[in-house]
Amino acid sequence: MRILVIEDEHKIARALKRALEQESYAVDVCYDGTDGNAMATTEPYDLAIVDRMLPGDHDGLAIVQNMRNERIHIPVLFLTALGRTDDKTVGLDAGADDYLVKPFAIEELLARVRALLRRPTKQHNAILTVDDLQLDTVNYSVTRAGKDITLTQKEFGLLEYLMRNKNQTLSKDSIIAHVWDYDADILPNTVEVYIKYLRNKIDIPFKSNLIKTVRGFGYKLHGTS
Amino acid sequence: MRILVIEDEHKIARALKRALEQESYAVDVCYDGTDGNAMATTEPYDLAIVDRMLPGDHDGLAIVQNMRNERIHIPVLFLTALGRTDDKTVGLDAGADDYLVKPFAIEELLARVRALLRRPTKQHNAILTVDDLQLDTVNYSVTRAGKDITLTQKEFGLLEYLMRNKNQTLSKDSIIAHVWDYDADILPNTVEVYIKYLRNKIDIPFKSNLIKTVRGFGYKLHGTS
DNA sequence: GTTCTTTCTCAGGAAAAATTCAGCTAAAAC
DNA sequence: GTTTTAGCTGAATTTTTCCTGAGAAAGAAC
Repeated sequence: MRILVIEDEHKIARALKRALEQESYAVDVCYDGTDGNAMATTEPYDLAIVDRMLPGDHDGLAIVQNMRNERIHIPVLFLTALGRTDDKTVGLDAGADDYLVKPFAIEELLARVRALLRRPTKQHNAILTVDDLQLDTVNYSVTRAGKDITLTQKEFGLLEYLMRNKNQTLSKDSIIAHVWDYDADILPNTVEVYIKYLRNKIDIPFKSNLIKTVRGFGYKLHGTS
Repeated sequence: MRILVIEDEHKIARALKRALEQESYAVDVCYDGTDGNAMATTEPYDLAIVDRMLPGDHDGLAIVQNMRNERIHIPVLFLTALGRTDDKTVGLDAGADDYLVKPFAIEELLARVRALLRRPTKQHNAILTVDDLQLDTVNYSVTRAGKDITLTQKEFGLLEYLMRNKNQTLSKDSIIAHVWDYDADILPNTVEVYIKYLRNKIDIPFKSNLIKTVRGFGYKLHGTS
């Protein structure tokens, strides 16, 4: 899958590229609207992630309109700075397929990208499973041993990240980078606290610990299969 | 791969140059912002390591901003003295790709450099192997003869350094320089103690010694292949 | 407006890791 | 064979990491 990222904030662009490549997409990045417009209309991409506000003579809206005029109907995900709500309808009317407000968590963007790419092709697995623990990324529901578990948004995001990387030790830094907004200034201790919350809900009532502490390195969700 | 180092502390600059060259990068060093700015914007580098605070009329931030203005999009790694946390976001917002707080261990810097350079090219080996001993630098896990071994952070760092330089005799001084922070004030005896810890975990249970003492010179991890 | 929930920080303590110390062992030098 | 010196090791000390209860801040629900 080839993805085009048009984003003038280099830091975000780079973070997106890294995250998407880790999910084994092929990613091209460009930093202004003119280049972006050229690439979007000449190269065969499967999806585009486009900043709404761009320097140069083509802003995000114009790029999407151009693409649609050229009969390029790949999914487009708009990024936009926090702000006016009517932006959203304008963007979607112009032909974008989804909309994400900065700042956002990388995991949420990845989820939306998967959702957009899922449509014509086979269902990307929406349900994550580790032992008797299940997490449904579409319904946002979690069960263990058949019992429903209610999580808050952050707890859910953290668990999703752990489950997508089961049996891997994840440092607090990488947890922060994936679960929180890209510009959040979060203390490592906050991760510890959320791990505790998760343990209270998914481990302690079931008297078996999936979440392991790897002292000095981070945490690991350990499944036995 | 060509790397530019802009750092006014000569001691650090020299240590970086030596370490990077040992990893077979081509390294240029300059010691102030004005030179640095000129070199960064005229010579074709693959990566820049830039001190945040520099004498002269260009500090680290200004250099990165200049580079981005000139459409030079190579990865930039910022170095900064321990201090204000909001420095981090400022630096990253300015266009830096990574951030390292002094003092740091050379090995950590090398790891981050590899990560930054990994993006378009081949994946740098994530798993190091010496005989039946394996170390996974992504998962932070170690096994010997298929058995899991739990190491502390320092033990892990030491073993990684030994494995990256297998069959080479490494002096205690160079071990200290690579595994500890560059200005750490560590006794040679501390290295001896950690070698003992490692031996207790990776040699003694397996009744075969990979770690050899080279009396008068240092230690060597000896693999038979 | 009040209450409840969620997010995040803080401070204290327990446990583990990092480092040093001092006595010991064994190889090398004389 | 003795002396010297580098390296080994058990234990003490210092530092760091992690866990936890409590609570502030902000927002959603009533």
